[in-house]
Order: sequence, then structure tokens, then C-alpha cells
Amino acid sequence: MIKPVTVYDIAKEANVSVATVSRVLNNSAPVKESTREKIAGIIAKHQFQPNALARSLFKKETGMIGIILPDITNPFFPEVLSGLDIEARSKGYTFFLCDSVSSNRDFTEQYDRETRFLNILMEKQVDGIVLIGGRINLAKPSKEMVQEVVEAGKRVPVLLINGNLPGASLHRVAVDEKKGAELAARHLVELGHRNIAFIGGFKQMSNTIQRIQGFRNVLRESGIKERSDWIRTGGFSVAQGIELAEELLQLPIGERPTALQCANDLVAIGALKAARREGISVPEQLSIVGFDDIPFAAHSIPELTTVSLKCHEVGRTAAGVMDKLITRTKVAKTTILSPELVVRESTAPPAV
Amino acid sequence: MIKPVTVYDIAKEANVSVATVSRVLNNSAPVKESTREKIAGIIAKHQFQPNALARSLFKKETGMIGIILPDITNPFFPEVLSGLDIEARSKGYTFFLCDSVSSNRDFTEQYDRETRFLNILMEKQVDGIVLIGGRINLAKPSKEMVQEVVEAGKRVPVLLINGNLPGASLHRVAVDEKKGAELAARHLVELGHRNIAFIGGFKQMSNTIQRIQGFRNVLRESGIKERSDWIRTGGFSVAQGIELAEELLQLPIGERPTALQCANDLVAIGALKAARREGISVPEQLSIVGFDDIPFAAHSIPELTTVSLKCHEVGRTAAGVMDKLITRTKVAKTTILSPELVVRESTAPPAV
DNA sequence: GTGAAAGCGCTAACAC
DNA sequence: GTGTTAGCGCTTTCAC
Repeated sequence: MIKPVTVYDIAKEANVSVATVSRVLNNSAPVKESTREKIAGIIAKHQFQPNALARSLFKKETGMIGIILPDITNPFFPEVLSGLDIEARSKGYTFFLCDSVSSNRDFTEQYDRETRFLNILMEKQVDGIVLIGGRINLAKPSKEMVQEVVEAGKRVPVLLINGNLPGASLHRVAVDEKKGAELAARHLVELGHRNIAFIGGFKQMSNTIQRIQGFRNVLRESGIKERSDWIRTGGFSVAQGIELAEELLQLPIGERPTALQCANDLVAIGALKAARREGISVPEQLSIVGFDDIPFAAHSIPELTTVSLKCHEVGRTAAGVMDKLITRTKVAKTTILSPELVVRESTAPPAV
Repeated sequence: MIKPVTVYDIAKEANVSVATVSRVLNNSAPVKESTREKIAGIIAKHQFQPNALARSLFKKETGMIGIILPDITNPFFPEVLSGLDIEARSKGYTFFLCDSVSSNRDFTEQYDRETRFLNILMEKQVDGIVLIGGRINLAKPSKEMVQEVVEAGKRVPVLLINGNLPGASLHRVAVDEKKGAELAARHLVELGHRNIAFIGGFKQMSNTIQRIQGFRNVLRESGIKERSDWIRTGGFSVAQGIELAEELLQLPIGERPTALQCANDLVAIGALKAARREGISVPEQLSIVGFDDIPFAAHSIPELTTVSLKCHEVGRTAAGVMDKLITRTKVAKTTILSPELVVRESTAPPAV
């Protein structure tokens, strides 16, 4: 590795002081054109790159935004990340990515990792931290889990995406999930379904609770009797979707649901697979609605009717809010976006 | 925001010098048990977090690995990222993510962004840079594109994943793509197909060239006549897959391919959709093979036969190599992994 | 076992 | 317009 060049080296070679070098580097004060050119030439010649560590140490800003998410492999996250990135990049920020996923799907381990990441990010002096997924989706996070984030929030701007921490009063950007679930359920009801089940998610998570709440609201207002055994949680993965759907679809034809509302698109894709395995055609014999609208929702066969969480827009919005937080511009504490029903091919009126 | 606590604050409160505080922070020298405890107590009380910027400035290491990739939204990348992350994390590294995607699919813009990211990462003093996708997949990158990376490589360890830069002689971890394509083609030939087309990819990219090369090798050795109009490139997306497949599938039944080898899984999924649109059943009337083995390959209907690029393993391996590079341990310049054919449901003997 | 002091590479007063 | 200098917060010789 080559020995790094510093402002001093440049200054010496140009017969000027480091201050002048710094001035041309940052355009922070007028410099005589001829010396500026000389310095610029030397900088270019050595391909000099100022040490951002030193600069940040002094300026107390790094231009880095830390982001803690639970699993980059879940397509939902890259989608919002991408929105965040595009918007934040235009404002000069770069990203510090922390994936708290645990190899063995152990939540405790995941939350521990979140804590560690929170600390690492603060030590690295990021300008802001955004949290998405993980503990902020817990309906009843422990006191410490909340406290840690609150403490972090005292030192650096913290923004929560699609989640919350009861009693923490942090800035948030979120999509109204209950409303999203209502959209989905209402669509099913309007198609004529009366035997609808909800599958997927984790019942200890607030996102799941809200989605189920929306679902039940619509059933109730439609005068459909509730069946607690038709609300089955267990996970957000395709594998879980297959399993949960199978349980329901193996019931005799008259006694099984004619429509499945899923906690997310992954589960819906699992349901699609389960239906196929059972020889049930979608949407003719079974309607399926997803949630999130990840890209693959449009690519499955049949294409998934789903609720768009506008991942990209959420990301962009979050980046905007974060920037305001960092620059101490006034922003609303909570920004709620509206979900949207996307009707594609996986839903139809029930078979008669 | 709270005023940050420094080692000086801790030192003063403990009536010791900053040196001692630093010693307990890093366990870098023996400290009397009683004073250690006192200091630890004060640190805990203030939730003191040492400023990593200052530390790194001195130590000349940041524990950060920069990663430049072309589009986090393409599921292939999160997959290898995840492998990288898990492995690198266990060694104490964290990630700096740079997504060079351009909103308008403009490659020039993308390469420019790569250049900018390369510089940003060096300024931030990352311990290493890994490049995946983008310019390193170009068959004929410009002199400058190569030179920039070579220059970076003189200042900080650079690792290329699944690509190369002619004449650059950088460390690489890659999967043998030509062999992968041969695996796929051979599978099709062994099933009895003689009318096979290749779709997808960009013909200016080395990964595409290699995949086509492997494909043609097998056709040739199987005595199948080549049809240059049955090799169609144009992109790596689902949309492109649909388009390219449509063109071929609209040919009259005797004159169209009985099997499609795709440049990647996304294109294969597009092909699946095109087939369905044309009322052609897969695999009965048309076999389709993908490439990469992204998670969704196993989730499509029918499940995709594909070539596994072992994304996760590639990531883990890369993390290992990067660590060695950083710690100046000897490592092979090139690590080649073997792809694997994964036979699922989208391939079958041709209809008679 | 502990402290004083130098220095990592940069920026920004403050002088001139 | 330009130079001098004092930090930013940390680690680490080198004394004691």
C-alpha cells in the first residue's frame, strides 16, 4: 500500500501553508487564481484525497447515515433502502448498513445485535440512524429495548420506519398498515367472499396485530362471523406461507376458506404454492391477497393482488425527514403514508 | 442533542489521566483493579462511547469494508451481501454500502457513480473495498475505468466478486460462469432438446459472454447447429425476459425453440410469464433454465431449474479473502468456486 | 501502575 | 490572500 499524501505534503510542494490547501479543497475562502491552480495541479498529480476521518473529527459531521434492518435478504428492505439511498445520496449522504439478521432466526440474538449496532453507529459518529424492522415492530418491547433507542436518540437523530417504540416519542415515517389490511379485506368482501382466513406474521409484532385488526374490522362491519381458527400466524416467509395455507386448504371443500389474506407477499407466494400443491386453482377456487407489493408480487403466476406499502416512497420520504432532522429543520414527528390496493390476478369472486 | 462525553471528562471525574482511561477502554495495559473499576463505573454511568473517528485517525484502521454494487434491488446482491456480512461481522467489520444504481438505467452514469464511490470510500478510510457488478462485468472497460480501480488498489485492498478487470491483476472471488452455462445446456441436451435458445444479458458484459460461450460449447459438442438468431440479449430483468421470450415464442410451433436457457433467474421468470401469456405450458411444451439461483427461483410456479451461483458462499468466501488482505495474510489471487445445477420443475424432455 | 505530551490529518479562527 | 496555530478525541511512547 502506498504511503498516504496529506495536506502538509501538498502544502510543502506548493510552497504554501496547509490553510491555503484546505481553502482550495473546500472552496471556503478566496485564493489567488494562480496559486489555486498550482495547488490543484499538485493535488491531481498525487491523486490526493483528504482524510475524511480527520475532517469529520473536526467538523462533527460525517455525512453517513446508519441503517439497521433485520434482513437484507427480504426483498421488502432493499426496496425501501433503494428509495432512501436515491434520495439521501442526492443530499450527499452515504450509508452504513447494519444487518441484524441472526443465522438461527433467534430474535433475542437479533435484538442484541441491534443494540450492538446502535452503539457502533454512534461510535462511528453517523449523522443519523434509521431503524426499520426488528424491535420497533414488537408490540411489547422490553423497557431496555426502548430505553436504548431513546438514549441513542439523545445523541443523534433517530428515525423509525414502519414501526414504533411505545413511549419513546421518536420521529417516524410509516404506512398505515391497518388501513392497508382493510383495503385488502374489503376487496375480498366486495368480490363476494364470506369465508376469509388471515395467515402469516407474528402475533407478538405490532405490524401483524395491525394487519389483523384491519382484517377483522372489515369482517365485522360486513357482518361476517369471526373464526379465530382462521387467523393463523407463524412467520413472514414463503415456507411459513406454504405451511399455514396447507393447514387451511386441506380442510374439506365446503369448510375451507375461499380467500386468504396474507400478512405479506412472501406468505402469499407460499399460499400460491400450497394451493397449487393441493390442486386448487387461483383465483378460480381460491383468492389470495398479499401485502407489501414487493417486485415479485407482480412476477408470480398468477400475479398477486396485494397492498402496496409504497416501499420506495417510504424510503424517499424517510431520507427527506432524516435530512431535516440532521440539518435541524422542523419536521413533523410522524409522517403517515397511505397504502394502496393493487388488484392483479390472484383474486376473483368465489366459485359458486 | 446531548453534549458528547470524552475521555477527558471521564479522566477528570476519576482523577486519573486520559492514558489510564484509554488503557481500560482498550485493555491495552495493566491497570490497578480498583482504579479500573472506578473508571468502568464512570464510563457506564455516562454511557460513554469513544469516538471511533478519533481512534481510527490514530490507528489507521476503521473496521469498515466498503462495498460497491450496482443495484441492491436485484435479489442476487442481497444474497451475496448477506454471506459477506455474516462472515465479516464475525471478524469485527461493518459495512459501508454504495449502491451505484442510476435511476434511468444509464450505464455511463452508473460508472461515474462507481468512480465517485471509490473515492468516497478511500476518503472514509475503509479497510477494504469490494466491487461486485458494474464495470467489472464489462468485457471491454475503458482504460480509465480500469486505471481508477488499480489506483484504488494501491491504497487499500480491493476485491472483485464475479467479474474482472483485464490487466488489473486484482484479487478476485468468482464462480465459473462458463461452466455453469455448460451445466445448464448439457442438462437441456440430455433431456433431448435440440432446439434451444439463449436469452438475456448484455452482450458487452463478460458474464453474458461467458454464459453464452458455455451454452455454445455444449451445442457444438452435441452436434447441434447454431442459430445466431436464437441468441438474444437485451437485459437482466423480468421485463426483458418477457420481451425476449415473447419474440421467440410467437414463432410457429415447429419453428420455435423447445427450451430456453436464460442469462439469469429474473429473465427466466420473465420467460415463464411469456410462456403463460402465449398459452405454452412449462415444462411440458417448453423447458426453461435460469441462472443464479436467487431465492425466488425456488418460489416460482413452476419452480425454476437453474444454476446455483452459490451467492451466499461467494459472499462468505469473499469476506474471508478480504480479511486476509486486510491483515496482510497470504491469499490466492483468484478463488474460483464451482456452480451447481439445481434441477426443479421447469425442465422436462421436449414434447414429441 | 500511572501521567505528560506528542501526534494522527484536517479546519477555522485570528493575525498579518 | 495567505500563514500560524490551536484544537477535534483518541492512543501510545516515554518517563517516573
